[in-house]
Amino acid sequence: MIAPALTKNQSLVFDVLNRSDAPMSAYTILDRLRDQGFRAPLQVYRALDKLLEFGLIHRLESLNAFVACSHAQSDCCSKGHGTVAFAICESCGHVSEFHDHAVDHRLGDWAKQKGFKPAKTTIEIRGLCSACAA
Amino acid sequence: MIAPALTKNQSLVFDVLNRSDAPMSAYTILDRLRDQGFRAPLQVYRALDKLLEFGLIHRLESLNAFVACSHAQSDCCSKGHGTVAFAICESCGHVSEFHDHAVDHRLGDWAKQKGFKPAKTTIEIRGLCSACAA
DNA sequence: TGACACACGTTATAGCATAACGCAATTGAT
DNA sequence: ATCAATTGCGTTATGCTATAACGTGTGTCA
Repeated sequence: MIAPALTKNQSLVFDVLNRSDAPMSAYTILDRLRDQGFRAPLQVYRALDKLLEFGLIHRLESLNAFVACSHAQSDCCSKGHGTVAFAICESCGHVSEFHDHAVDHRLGDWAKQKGFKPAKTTIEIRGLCSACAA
Repeated sequence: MIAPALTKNQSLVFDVLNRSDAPMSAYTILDRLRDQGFRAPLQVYRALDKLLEFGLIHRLESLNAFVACSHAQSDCCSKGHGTVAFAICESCGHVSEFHDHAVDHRLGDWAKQKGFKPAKTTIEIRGLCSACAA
């Protein structure tokens, strides 16, 4: 998925996520953008849908929240590698995004063996980051 | 987590999930139990919380829905093994629950290396099951 | 220029989850 | 025995998450 130039709303939403060091819910984003003229959830959700499509952000299923993709453009969004995993600190909210070929491959093998056709894979580890666990 | 005898509400909710061949949302469960006297979402959510605690059911984060644990009691609920993964068919709704030590181990290694203390890990593959992909 | 695609704005509604109150039953220590 | 603590239950109200359905404007391009 090649990302065309972002529209105004898409840019605003992306910037808010990019500046945040923790995941944000759609409604939190909405509140953050009231001053720029946002009034309704759909304005946020529509932008989020596109940003997800472009691979610029991720949705964290276990939080119903969104984060900017932490990979450099060259790594992630133009090349589009496999499944990404997230480690989510339940204390400070920090999210680490990483990719593990072995895990990816292993899950792919399972799917192949079962005849299952994967469309999207979610891997989220919730716990305490090193700083918070100390 | 040793499961004590289930209360009436817990049994009702568990039975509904057990008989279903697809995940169910809390509100769907509620509707299914109106005839048995259920009136409010909390009655369902409280039962679900306990069943999750006992390891008798799982929550599918990407669906906001619940399924009965498909492992035999002796496998899953009394011994309490590691992380479970789910393959969710987006066509028929069927869910396959499986465990993969290699994946588990690999994610554990990542965590250890990063000093991250995992509490709960979610792995969900959405796609098409063999029957629906054919 | 007219059909199409797409972004946008608005209102309303649907779907998921919990807070806060009070009551009843159980347990267990004193 | 009895009091305190715990647990489950029922109810009302509320909050958070997400989408349906409608209409508008704008740009593309055959």
